[in-house]
Amino acid sequence: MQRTPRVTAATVAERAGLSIATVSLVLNNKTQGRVSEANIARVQAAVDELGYVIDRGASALARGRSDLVILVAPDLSNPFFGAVIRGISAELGDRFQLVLSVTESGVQPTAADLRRFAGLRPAGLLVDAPSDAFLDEVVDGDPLVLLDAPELAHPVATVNYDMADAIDELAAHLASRGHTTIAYLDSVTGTTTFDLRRDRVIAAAAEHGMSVEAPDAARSVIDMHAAAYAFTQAWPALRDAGVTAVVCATDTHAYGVLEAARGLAIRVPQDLAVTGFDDLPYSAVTSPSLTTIRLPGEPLGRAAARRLIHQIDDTPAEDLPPLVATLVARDSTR
Amino acid sequence: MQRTPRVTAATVAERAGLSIATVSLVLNNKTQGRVSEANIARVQAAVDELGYVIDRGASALARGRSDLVILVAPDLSNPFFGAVIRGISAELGDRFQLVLSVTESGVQPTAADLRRFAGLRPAGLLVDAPSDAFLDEVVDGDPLVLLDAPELAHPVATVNYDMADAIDELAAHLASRGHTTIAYLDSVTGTTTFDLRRDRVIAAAAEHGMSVEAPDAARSVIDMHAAAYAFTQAWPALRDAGVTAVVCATDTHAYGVLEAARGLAIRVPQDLAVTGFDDLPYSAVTSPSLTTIRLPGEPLGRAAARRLIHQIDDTPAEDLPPLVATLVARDSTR
DNA sequence: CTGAAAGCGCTTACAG
DNA sequence: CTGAAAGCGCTTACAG
Repeated sequence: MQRTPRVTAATVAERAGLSIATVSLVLNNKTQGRVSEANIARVQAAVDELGYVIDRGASALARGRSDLVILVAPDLSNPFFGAVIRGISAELGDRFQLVLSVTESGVQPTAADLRRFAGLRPAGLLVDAPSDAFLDEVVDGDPLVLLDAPELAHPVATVNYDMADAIDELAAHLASRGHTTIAYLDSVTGTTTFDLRRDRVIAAAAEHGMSVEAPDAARSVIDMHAAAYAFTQAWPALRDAGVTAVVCATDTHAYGVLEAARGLAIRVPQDLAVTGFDDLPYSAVTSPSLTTIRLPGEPLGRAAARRLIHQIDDTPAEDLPPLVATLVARDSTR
Repeated sequence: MQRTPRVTAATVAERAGLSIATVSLVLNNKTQGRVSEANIARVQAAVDELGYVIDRGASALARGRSDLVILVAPDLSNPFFGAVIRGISAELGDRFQLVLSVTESGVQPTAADLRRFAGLRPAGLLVDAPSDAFLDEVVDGDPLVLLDAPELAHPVATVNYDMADAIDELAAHLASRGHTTIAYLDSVTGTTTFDLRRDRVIAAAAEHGMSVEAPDAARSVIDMHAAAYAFTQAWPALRDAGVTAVVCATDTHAYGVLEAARGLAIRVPQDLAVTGFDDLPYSAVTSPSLTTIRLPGEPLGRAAARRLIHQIDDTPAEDLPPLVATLVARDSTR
């Protein structure tokens, strides 16, 4: 399979008539007053001719750190992460390579997974919506930034959404349409972002004179069908309690409610208003289109990556603009 | 940041009172008649006590190959890949680490991207829906499996869907509903899977007595809004040609048509039937729900990963069951 | 069954 | 400005 003997820095050095130390310096842009222009060009030429590529494993070994940035997210199949990943990799650029930790849907990586990552000697870790329990396992001093992890006990750099105003707007929106009793369909992952969403919705509802039903039955993983099932189970009790609107922890949960509502012959929004969080692209074409709180994924990814890079470089963190969630009102609430 | 001196194989060896060669053998399960049971246990214990993790970069360097498997896909934000990735990582298990190549939406990685991957000394490459042009760049002899890349000139191991029957069924389904002129909304990525879908739809339509309009305007990247725009542009001509149904290259394109149809006051399915390919989870809750050809992502990912592992191990490829696409008829065509 | 040693391909003081 | 050499942490013949 290996067609030609591997091209190494030694091959390049020989071709250029220089030492491998010089080749290394040039390839790492550390020529500042250490390599002459002529030799830089010579190395460059040899690299191009030979199609040389640095062996990143060897480089990592020599440096003690790889250029791998690991993204740990509980549910990469959630399209929300498409945007987040785009933002992250845009900021990481050429310098780092993004590695995705893929676990089962909604499941936090285990200590064993973390061990494997440690073996990669990562340049840094990005962890989306972790639980406090998970962070207990991340003992390490590796550069680490959390995404969407509000109010965590752990003192870790975190990039969060500012959701307070949008949630207040949502409550006002529902109250203005005459709702007095609403339900909350929660996510079961037990991460703080969902705790915060729920608590804020309950608080905002109260301020606008609405009460909130949030029974244990009304929870599911982030999966449309699981949410549909949970809602179907919870509905009789919710209906008896006088619920006329359901606020869901994610758009995916809300899609499940839309699906379940069809099965139960509940008209949305006439019988039941439905809302989500995320504003996935599909929310504009669901039936009916979904009122939701938009959480812009790409800026979140970008902000997290920037902070991580500052940690890696030991540069002071920038002041980044807040990531503001916004209410997008559509047909499912009017 | 580095709290304690790093635990290496040497640390473990010392603790166990053995050589690092023995430690390596045990950690790689190569003890077969080479290490005594007692010493295996001794190493095991030392590893546990010290929380030792193999340095994968160093290991890769010594072996000449890393345990990284790179997935190259033109558009990871497409939720279709969530399922594919799940399948892949399920098969890769603990032995390999999945690395995602993230490029801009719909763009094939460049030669420069490939160079970077080469520097990772990957154990193997998985490439989704590549173009022939892209494959020209993949000079290498690295283990390589293609996903969803039918009828490629390059002689490379490939895992494809069997779509012929489903497409024929789709054509029959549309013909039976009285359609005589249909349109095809293509993807612009220029990969063979989309060429095949289009060609087969045209052929199957002809067999069922329908003609197909596929103007250049009716193409877009895999993005809902881009598809909506393309369809809106193409619609006047399509309408004048008598088109009453549009078959889209992906569900995402179809969502765009649904969106555009609202803007144009076209009723679906009364004025226009709409279909897609993929059967994303959202297709059940769009308005109306979407008729589509289901392409099961997880089995595709699993099959590709299995074939790749056989290549890596130089084991004869298994006979895998065919990956059959199926028609899912919903409200958008009735 | 066990270990000393070479070697994988880099980076980085260090000496010149 | 340049290069010889040590060292990063493994794996793998090889000798015993």
